[in-house]
Amino acid sequence: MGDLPLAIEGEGRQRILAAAEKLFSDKAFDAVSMNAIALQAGISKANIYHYFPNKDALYLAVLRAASHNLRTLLNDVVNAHGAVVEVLRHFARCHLQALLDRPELVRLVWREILEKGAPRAQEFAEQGFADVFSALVAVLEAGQSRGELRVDFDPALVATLLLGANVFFFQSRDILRHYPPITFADDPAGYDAGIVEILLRGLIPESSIDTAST
Amino acid sequence: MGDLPLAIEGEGRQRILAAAEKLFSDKAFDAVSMNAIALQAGISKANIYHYFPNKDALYLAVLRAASHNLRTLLNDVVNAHGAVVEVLRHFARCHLQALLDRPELVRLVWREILEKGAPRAQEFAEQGFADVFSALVAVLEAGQSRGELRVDFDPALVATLLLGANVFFFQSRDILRHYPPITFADDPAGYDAGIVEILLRGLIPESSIDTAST
DNA sequence: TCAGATATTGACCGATTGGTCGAGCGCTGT
DNA sequence: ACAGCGCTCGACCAATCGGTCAATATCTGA
Repeated sequence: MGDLPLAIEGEGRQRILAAAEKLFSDKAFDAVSMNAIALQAGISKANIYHYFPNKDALYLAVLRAASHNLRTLLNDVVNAHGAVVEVLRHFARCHLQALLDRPELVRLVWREILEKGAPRAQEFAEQGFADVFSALVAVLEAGQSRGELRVDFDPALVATLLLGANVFFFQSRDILRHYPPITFADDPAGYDAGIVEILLRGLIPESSIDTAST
Repeated sequence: MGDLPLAIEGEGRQRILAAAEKLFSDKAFDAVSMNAIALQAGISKANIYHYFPNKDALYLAVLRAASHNLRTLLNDVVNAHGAVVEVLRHFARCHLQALLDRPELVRLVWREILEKGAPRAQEFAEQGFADVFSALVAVLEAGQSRGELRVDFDPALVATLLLGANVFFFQSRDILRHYPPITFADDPAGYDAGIVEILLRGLIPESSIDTAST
């Protein structure tokens, strides 16, 4: 058995995974045939079954790898320090940039989440979500305890709002580009800058107004 | 030819469309077989081809109907008057409620938007988006010109933020429910109330602070 | 050099796919 | 009663699906 040939042995696997990832990110599970994957990978269909027992296992492996990559990719975003306000700005910008840098991974994982009929690995696909979410909540809570942010709002709600804004931007970018009044479709940094600015004006304690609540 | 049998004539069509809508909203295009649609509709597969020339045409018809229904459903939301702040609150709440009331339609249209590989009717699916978006932008602009809202923000950006928050909530509701810190997963009204509140505190001109910008 | 894994392949399998066809069904006007 | 017509169906088609298998090519260690 090889001690380090693992790196070379995995070359065939990796090629298949890459091809499958590309195809699965564009089209749904049933819309991607094993033949198409083999063709994309430049190998024979039967060869795929040497590395993976069946289509589901291959899809799961692709999803696992994508989720892992996306997870580490997003985890790097969280590493920031300084004033909470600056951390938020950095977080929003890097998070959206991470999504835009690896659109295949995001689409892959997100499609799995949206699929209601066949929950192949939903709880698995949710992992990447959990990390970045809890990290963002932690940042907000730290800001609250430090007095840099108001305390009368739900951190989880704001985290959802910010993450949702980025995910929504990522998803509907092509649509947004068609609308005349939208100028930020191709300026993700500007988009996030504007969004964070709007959020902060409502989150910073100095702005103590007494608007009627619900 | 029938003069009013049109209502009865469409019964077969309608049954097929309903069955197809249900299945297409849960699973992707290729994951839904004509046989399954026929089974769901309680008719024979061959009968479908009496009403629709092929699967694509049926899918297109389903998408057309869904988009139309969703469009009118969302258009009712816009009809509000009074202070811009109140209109926004009402808009957010009703918009999210509309999404949650007809999850099949939303999932159907949104899946078509996300599909990159086979743009069957993307520009068609975008229609429902255009209306509600421009309506929301109009509301915000009106608020700006009336002096009820700040003028130093992009209405289109805020509209994207608000719509994105609702769509994101709709999409990832099941995920959000799994996280302990989240208490609003089953309280869409509370969610929107909180979000609008956060947004308003930053949009209302009275809160004129001078935070350093980008 | 040669045995034994490991990779890789084309040919093949049963099942299912989207789609067709012709024969009946039931209704309506005459 | 009968002709016509919209409607419905089972049977069938070629193509493709996921998956198997035996044969071969390639590589490795001794």
